[in-house]
Amino acid sequence: MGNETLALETLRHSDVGRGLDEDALQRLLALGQVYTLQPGAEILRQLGHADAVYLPCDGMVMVERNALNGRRQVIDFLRRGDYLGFTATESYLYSATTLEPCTMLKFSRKKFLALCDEIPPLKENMARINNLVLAGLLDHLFAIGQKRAHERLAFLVHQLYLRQGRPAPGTVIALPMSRTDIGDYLGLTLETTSRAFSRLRKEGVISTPDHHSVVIEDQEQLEDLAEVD
Amino acid sequence: MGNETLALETLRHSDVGRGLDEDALQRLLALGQVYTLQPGAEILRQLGHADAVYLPCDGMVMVERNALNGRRQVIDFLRRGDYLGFTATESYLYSATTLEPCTMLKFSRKKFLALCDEIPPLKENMARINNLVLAGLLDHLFAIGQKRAHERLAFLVHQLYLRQGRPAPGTVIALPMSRTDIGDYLGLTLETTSRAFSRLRKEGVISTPDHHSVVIEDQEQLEDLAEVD
DNA sequence: AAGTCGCATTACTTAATATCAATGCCATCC
DNA sequence: GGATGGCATTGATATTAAGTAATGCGACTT
Repeated sequence: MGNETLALETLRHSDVGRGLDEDALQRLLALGQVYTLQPGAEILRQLGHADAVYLPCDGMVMVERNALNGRRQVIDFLRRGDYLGFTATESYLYSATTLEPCTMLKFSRKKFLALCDEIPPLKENMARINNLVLAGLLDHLFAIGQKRAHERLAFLVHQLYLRQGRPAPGTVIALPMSRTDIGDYLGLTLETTSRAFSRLRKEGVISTPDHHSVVIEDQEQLEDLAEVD
Repeated sequence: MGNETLALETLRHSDVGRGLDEDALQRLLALGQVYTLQPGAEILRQLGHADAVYLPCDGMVMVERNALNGRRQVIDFLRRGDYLGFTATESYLYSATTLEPCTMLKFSRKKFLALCDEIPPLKENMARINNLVLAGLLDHLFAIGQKRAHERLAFLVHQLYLRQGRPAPGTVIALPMSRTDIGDYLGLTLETTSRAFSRLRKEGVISTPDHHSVVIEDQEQLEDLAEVD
């Protein structure tokens, strides 16, 4: 699939493009720029000037927040259909890097916002997406604030499962990030994260064909542990 | 000050009413309903039908998320100028109760959204506020995920300080919530929370004239501990 | 094929937080 | 003014997670 086609299909099936007619989708696509990044590339930087917004079309993007003293909170792992960089302020609230080769659809923030004004359904979509992001953050906050290590990991695996569109049992879920990244997402050290993996494996909740894959072996148990209500 | 006047002043100085002309403010006020609630009253309930939005005009509101197993994450403590209940979905994402006698300005969600369409600056304000909420949640997530107990408490005290409009040194900051509430906000038990208070007191960062008040004694140290960048 | 490098896992030890149990401190009620 | 009840604080102990270090394991190198 060519990059342009990939981008169009991404738009079509993402929350951003939901319910837009073909004309609107084409105008959106024409406004954007498609390009591919190598693993570990920086997409945008916390506090940097927020002049662009992005839609990942392929590959996984890691969003994080860094403090001066070196502590880091990973905020999210983004895939196709997610979005990145929308902000009402003039600077980004977080940094984002690629975990794999990634194809991105990039828009000038100014032009994108202008198009939002021209296409009301697009503006509606953006408002709804903002709310979805907020809901996701509340889940994350609950997990970090109230759950134990192995439950937090179950939460992440369940999130990735949902983001992958609730694939059939036995489907391999990709984990392109490192154990340290997962730990920083869950508020744990990499060792505790690794022990949490071992525990979930031992209890038959998941299996890990390799370090960068996970398979859900017991959906019910996973959801009990991940319980988000 | 009468309730109507209080509500108008709240609108005028809040992010919701920012930059609106007098006519728009009056239309907004006319749409709303002002009333007072007793301490411990439920304003809205998680999963309940989201048919209203609220602006606290006086008193403190606690926002929380509850899980089936009894675990609870307190999400925020709201004051005058904050807002409550905005959601793109049909149900509330959290519950909210009063911690003190509270005066609330309540709007029908439907009518409020309709007015947003009529008054573009109001719609802009709502989009910006959504982003502020998101930024606040990221700070909270960082604090819970990466900070130690006494640093988390410093974070909360600093948040309350900011919300109170950065009052002069020595100003008493009200803590109408219980230690359990604070613990559930910070992802700590009430005992650990109490020990965090003791530690910050011993280190001269804060003093607590009584259980429901705190005074910042060393602003610099507090900000170092609360560091949000 | 052995060697190296970069994680991940595991074992062991230490530190932080949770849990359990008093004790203290007010405010309210007899 | 003493008793009661509801938090908050503090102390003692248990549990969990962090920190440190060793080992494992696979990918890539030479």
